[in-house]
Amino acid sequence: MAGRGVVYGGAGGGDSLDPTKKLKISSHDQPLDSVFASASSKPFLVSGSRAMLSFGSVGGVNRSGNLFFSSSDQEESGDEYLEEYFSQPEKKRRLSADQIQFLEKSFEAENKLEPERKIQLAKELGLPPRQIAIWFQNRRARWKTRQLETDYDTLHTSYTSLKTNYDNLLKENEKLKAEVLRLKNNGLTRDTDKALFQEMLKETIADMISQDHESKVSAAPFKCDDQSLESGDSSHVVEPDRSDLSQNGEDDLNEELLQPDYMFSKIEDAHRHLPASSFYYGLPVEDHAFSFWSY
DNA sequence: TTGTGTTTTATTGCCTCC
DNA sequence: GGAGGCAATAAAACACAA
Repeated sequence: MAGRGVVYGGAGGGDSLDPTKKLKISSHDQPLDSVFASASSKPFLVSGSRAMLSFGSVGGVNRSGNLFFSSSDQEESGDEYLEEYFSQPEKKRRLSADQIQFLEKSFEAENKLEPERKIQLAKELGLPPRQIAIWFQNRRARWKTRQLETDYDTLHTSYTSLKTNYDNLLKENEKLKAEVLRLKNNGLTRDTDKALFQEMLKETIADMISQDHESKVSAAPFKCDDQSLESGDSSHVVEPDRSDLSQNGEDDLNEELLQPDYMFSKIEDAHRHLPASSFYYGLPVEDHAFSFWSY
């Protein structure tokens, strides 16, 4: 790391140089709490011979130009450790399981490393502060990668669910369209039922006309502006169009209303503008029996 | 034992902040 | 300008199948 003035050992040696190779981390496992509890009284310096670094120069300077260890650090480390430490070949060494657990616990508490905490961790673990910083940096990178994977899984699950719902809605829509078509086809047809329908309407209208004057007004066609049709606002629809009521009354009304073509055109219009629930066997069903005339 | 894939450790260069 | 963070990357350490 020449660019930063830090003396770390580069490549060197190989697998064959490490007699402790293939030592699994799981073999060191112990509860995190116990690791934390024991940390202050039992530094990790002597917890494992593998917990050392590949410094080209132990006691070199880190990025900031500080010494890796102060003299007090060395005193804490003990002669045995220092001897082993200085004799290490220049190669990467993995942290012990205890050290990793300790660091994990610390990372869990706070994934950013303030200088004071870095120094404290370095002392606790018997590692150079720089290595603590590197471990946290790599740990943050791993956390970010895993977070991305988690986010992807979450989004993918959500997408799958939404797509399933969408597909189901499409199918439902198709079914409803088919149902509407079927109901329309099962309704009255222009060719087959004209006469029957004409007769039925004659009777109905005749009944209404015979009631009273208001009945006649109600039975009359309603005017409807385009705006109310488009907006579906029925409040605009129900204005009686008295212009269709001629001076001599019922005869004119009957004449127009009872024309089959006129009736069927009105029913077809109603099919276009009213919801399917407004029909029964192809005929509009409403309290205001003749409101559909306005379409 | 060896080849290969994965994980961890460490480096480098660039960037931002103070 | 120094300190520290991050992305990209190299390389060692490790796991595991053949």
